Amino acid sequence: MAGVNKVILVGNLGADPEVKHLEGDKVVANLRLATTEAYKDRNGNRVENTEWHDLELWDAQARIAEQYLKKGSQIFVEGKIKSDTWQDDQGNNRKRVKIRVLSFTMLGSRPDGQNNGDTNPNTMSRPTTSNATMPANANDMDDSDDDLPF
Amino acid sequence: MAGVNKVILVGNLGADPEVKHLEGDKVVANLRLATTEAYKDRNGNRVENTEWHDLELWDAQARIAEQYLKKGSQIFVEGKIKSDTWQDDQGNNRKRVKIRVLSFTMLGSRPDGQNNGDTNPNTMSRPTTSNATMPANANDMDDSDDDLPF
Amino acid sequence: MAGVNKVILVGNLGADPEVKHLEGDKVVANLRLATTEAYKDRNGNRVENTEWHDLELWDAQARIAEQYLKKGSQIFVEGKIKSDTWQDDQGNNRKRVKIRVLSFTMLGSRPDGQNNGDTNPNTMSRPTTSNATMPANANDMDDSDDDLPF
Amino acid sequence: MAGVNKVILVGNLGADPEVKHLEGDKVVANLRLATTEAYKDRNGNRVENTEWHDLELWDAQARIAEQYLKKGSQIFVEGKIKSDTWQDDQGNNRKRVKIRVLSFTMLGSRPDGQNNGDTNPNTMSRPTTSNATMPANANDMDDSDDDLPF
DNA sequence: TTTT
DNA sequence: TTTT
Repeated sequence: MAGVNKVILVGNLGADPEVKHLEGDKVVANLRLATTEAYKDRNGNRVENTEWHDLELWDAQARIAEQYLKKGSQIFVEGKIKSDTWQDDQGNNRKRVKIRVLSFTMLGSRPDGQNNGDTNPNTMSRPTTSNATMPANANDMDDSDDDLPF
Repeated sequence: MAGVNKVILVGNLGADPEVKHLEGDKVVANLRLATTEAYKDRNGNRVENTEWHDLELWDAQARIAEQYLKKGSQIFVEGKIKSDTWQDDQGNNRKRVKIRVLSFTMLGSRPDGQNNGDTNPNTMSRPTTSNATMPANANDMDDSDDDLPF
Repeated sequence: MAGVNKVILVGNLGADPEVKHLEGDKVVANLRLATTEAYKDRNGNRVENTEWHDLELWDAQARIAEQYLKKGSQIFVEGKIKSDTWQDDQGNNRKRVKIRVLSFTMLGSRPDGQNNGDTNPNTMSRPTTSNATMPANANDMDDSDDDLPF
Repeated sequence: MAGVNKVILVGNLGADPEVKHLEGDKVVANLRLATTEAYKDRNGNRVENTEWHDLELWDAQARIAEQYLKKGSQIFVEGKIKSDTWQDDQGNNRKRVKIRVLSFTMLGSRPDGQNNGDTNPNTMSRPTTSNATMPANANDMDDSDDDLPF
């Protein structure tokens, strides 16, 4: 019935993606994403608040994540809230919430791209190569009718 | 690159959809949507502000709009900003902005569905019949992997 | 940093709001919201999927919810994901996710359902009485109550 | 009523902000933001599509933009669509759409691009000085300046 | 566990 | 006019 369930996040990965290749060409990637907000408390002191999100990506999205994302990567995410519910050993109802990612975009590429002198593999500073960015936006495939004569 | 261009609207149609059936099974629908916000001005008086949006829908979305929407319908819209630019007769650069709708959802259905005694065809109070709602949400087709064994 | 944590929902309340009036004029309301999506599975059968969300509203928003919302109400919600973490009796880390509502808007249903005596077919005739809608769109001005002892 | 009018953008500035300081401590900044999407056309060729947006920021947001943003800056923007309508010299109705920015966040790019002297391989080496980011996330507290003579 |  |  007329439902909308949409999540929009911008944050950094707390760890490299965890990727599982399943039977039948299925791939699932799990990411930990931190979104941090800063504000002043009532005493005017700056306070930081970090929320950690469990992201789940499937198939094409998972493969792109595996190839291009790593600990520290900054991404824009669009997805939906999705929960698993089950009973634990004591028979208690349990619930776990994750974000099912529908599309994501790598952020933080240097505007000038060229020489950043970065030779260290552990830094996040890689620009999002163009063929990475393209599929990352892959959910807008229906644009082909944009070139109608109107 | 890494671009995001997203518009989310909730409002009411100012007129019935204008639908054109084109060659090659193409269909385009144009809608006028009003979003109204209310706030208090500096004197504490309530002020209403209405913004009118030009929406454009193609193909499947256009057909659903044609079939189920009418003047007054309340909808949730997700889309993107899209502008046309051209030169007018005087050689001035002109620009027109519209919202390319990617998905929409009909609102205002009664949760309990049951008879509301409404027999007037021109009122907006129609519930969104279930087969209308389904295609209106049609952009989430990739959910079929939801039923994996995890 | 540079974080964004945004949730947008449209759904119906599964129960009347639970409201607690606390010391110091603080008010908190908890809502259960269902967002339902429908899609066709691989066999072409229509499947419905309902996700339940725990919403938390404070102060002005909570008061409006208490006054105008009830089981079945359809609302548009904007908020953010917010989790509590703790250790349970067995020393296991536990986490509970809720949606902290920053603003909400009542959608095209009569707040109380009952006959509104509307006999004018052409009116946009809508519900959510005007003084309800106005504060319902008010933005939450501060996050300072985030540090309440809950 | 019950309106929602929300725009979310991620893109790069096409030019430095244009800032005007007005009487009464009012400040307005105008930005040109490009959002680029890439997709494959029906022949499998990669196509890029850039949309240009006119952003308008007031007061606190405008001051932050003036201080920290420049041509090429990548930002996340949340705002609403706002149009001006008028009659031109020929008496034709004209309309111009812009995005009224309610909040923005600087994304992972060095504000000034050039040498940041970062020699530490493990840092995300990033810019957007902390006091810039903080206020940049501040919400615009009032719409009352909407009725300025512009 | 990220980031600034 | 940005970015990749």
